[in-house]
Amino acid sequence: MVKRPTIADIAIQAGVSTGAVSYALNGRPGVSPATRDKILAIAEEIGWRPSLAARSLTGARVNAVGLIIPRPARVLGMEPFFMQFISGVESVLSANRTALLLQVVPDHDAADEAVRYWWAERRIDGVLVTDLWAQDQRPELLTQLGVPGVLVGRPRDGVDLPAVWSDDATAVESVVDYLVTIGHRRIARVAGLPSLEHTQIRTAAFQAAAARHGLESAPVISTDYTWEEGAQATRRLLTTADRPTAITYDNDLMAVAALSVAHELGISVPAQLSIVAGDDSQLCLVQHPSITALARDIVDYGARAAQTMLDLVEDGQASSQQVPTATLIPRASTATAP
Amino acid sequence: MVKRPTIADIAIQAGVSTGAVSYALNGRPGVSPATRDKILAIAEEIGWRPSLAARSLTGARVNAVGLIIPRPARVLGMEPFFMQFISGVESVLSANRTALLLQVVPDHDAADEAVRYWWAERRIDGVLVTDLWAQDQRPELLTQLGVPGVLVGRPRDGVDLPAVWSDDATAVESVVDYLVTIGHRRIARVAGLPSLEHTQIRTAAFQAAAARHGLESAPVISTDYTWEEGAQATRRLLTTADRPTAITYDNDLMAVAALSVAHELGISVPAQLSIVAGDDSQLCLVQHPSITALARDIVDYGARAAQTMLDLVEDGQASSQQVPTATLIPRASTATAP
DNA sequence: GCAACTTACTTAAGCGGTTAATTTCAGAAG
DNA sequence: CTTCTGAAATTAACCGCTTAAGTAAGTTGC
Repeated sequence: MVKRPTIADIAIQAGVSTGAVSYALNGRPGVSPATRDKILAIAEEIGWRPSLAARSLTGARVNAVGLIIPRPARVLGMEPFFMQFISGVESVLSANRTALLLQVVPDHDAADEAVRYWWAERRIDGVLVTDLWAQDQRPELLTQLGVPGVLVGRPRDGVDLPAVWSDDATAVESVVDYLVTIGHRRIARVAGLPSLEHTQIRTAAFQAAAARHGLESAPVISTDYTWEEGAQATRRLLTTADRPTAITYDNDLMAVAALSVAHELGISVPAQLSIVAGDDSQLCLVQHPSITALARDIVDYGARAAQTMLDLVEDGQASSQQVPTATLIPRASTATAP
Repeated sequence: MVKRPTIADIAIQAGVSTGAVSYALNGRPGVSPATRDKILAIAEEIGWRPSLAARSLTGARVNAVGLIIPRPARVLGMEPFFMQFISGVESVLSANRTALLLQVVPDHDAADEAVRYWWAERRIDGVLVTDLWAQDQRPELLTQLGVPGVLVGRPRDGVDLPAVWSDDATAVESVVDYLVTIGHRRIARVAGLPSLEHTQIRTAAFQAAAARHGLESAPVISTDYTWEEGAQATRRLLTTADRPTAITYDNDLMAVAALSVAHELGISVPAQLSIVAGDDSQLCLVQHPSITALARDIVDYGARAAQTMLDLVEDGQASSQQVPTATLIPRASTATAP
């Protein structure tokens, strides 16, 4: 085991006190240029790196942010969203020498607990809060504990945490408008986890748009985002008397599953049924027919959230921002209503 | 900002010294049962949690392990592998109150640099090394720095790091054997990144199996795992004079892309072309036809790697282990050769 | 020529724990 | 009634770094 160098080692070699070394390494006044250069040179030479522990003990930042993902392990695997989001977060964090602490937890309570621990142990400077659900206590918890947090989702009334969000309502509306324009009057929505805030926002927007257009029917079925539930919901919708002529899904995987179910039931897409995916990925492109989808730049979304987090930690405040609204990319899975 | 409690606060309330508190909280001898209970009760009551920084300053573990993923951000999004692997890793780590530090880096040098930094800053107790490539210096680097590391891949000669690996060679052989059994004599392989060690192992196994069976042709094309390159490779293979009657892919996404290309070229699957995916996921199931795939439990793979890491950190040593070999799940995309 | 600054350092306390060494004290042994 | 023992607790140094306060020079101004 190699003993790692400390500022004391540098001090001895440079023939100065550790205090002087500290000043020099931190670019603070109090040392002559000559001494500073000498100290920096020695530090470089012996490969000195600051001890995070020692620094944070004196109250400094720990240069780490937490990301807690409250979803069961198996579900996560097929969600392109998170991996892309994380990639985006990482691109900003690593450029700022900040680590990402990841925790995948099965439920809400575990998520709260994780925040508490990390903060109490001073492991993180702040947390990114994703997958906000309706009665989510995390914003209040963070405020109460004094943990800097960035909400990935709509800003909350009553809590002073910056949010980075996308206007899902408008996006959903644009899908309904599009489908209505090409003649659909019976449109269904297969939603994601009903407890999630953005699911509720989308469902509300969907129903409002449906009402505005005076649609014949606009059923909504909730799922857990998996292929199985997506397929099951589709089967239910397609075996009703007045089956919908168009169905929108809250992610891409379920839309792909829908293609499969339609095929199985002998319903041709897009001639008899139009399908729209709520997230875009290579998955949608690869299908036959390729799937019309709501596309947004998720990597960028993650990057913005991370940047907001850094600003918040740096300045003690940061402003909320909205990322560009998802745009509909029409492909082969949608056509005029039969 | 709430000031967090320290052992000094507990000491005052309990009317003892901080030393006694430390002994009590760590379950070490030197305090009477009565005092110990009192201290524990107070600690619980005021919500005390140890300061990671203070502890690690005295040389203790930091209860964190690093995972560095050397892949470009965009490629990661569609790789179900990593998210599942991470889920598995997390399931073990979080049960042991250990954090996962994640870093996604674009290239090999950045990966080395990340390890150096994390270790120098004492941010981690060890690292999980995935995506080993041929001339990978990381095993040597870890040994040299004295960083506990677990190789996710074949054990390396000359370095004393435990490895958790799957027998890809046998898995690939089983695919070739299967295809030969159902009559195929021209089998192609669309490989992943050629620099990765497991890609090379698989390619070697593929070629060895092809030779053993005396196949007419067994071309190999390398890709970067993306849909685009998978499609392109497929197109090249299918437009040659003696086009293969079966193609195996190094992941699932490319196999799905292949389905698309075959369709486009008017080649029917499985009648004229059999397709096998090298990883299994819901993707394969959802296709038409569903895709024959090599399946393995990736979540479990991650869990084992994490457990090995914990053992290594705990005991200073851990033994290498092999995870169950992937098994072929025949589905509708493979059939007897035309 | 001397007070008043600057500059370039050093000193030492403190962050929140751990732990070797020391002290205190009740009870057992002689 | 000593002496010894061991349990229970305290003390204080230490981990690596930061930083307020102190000091010893050199510089400036009048």
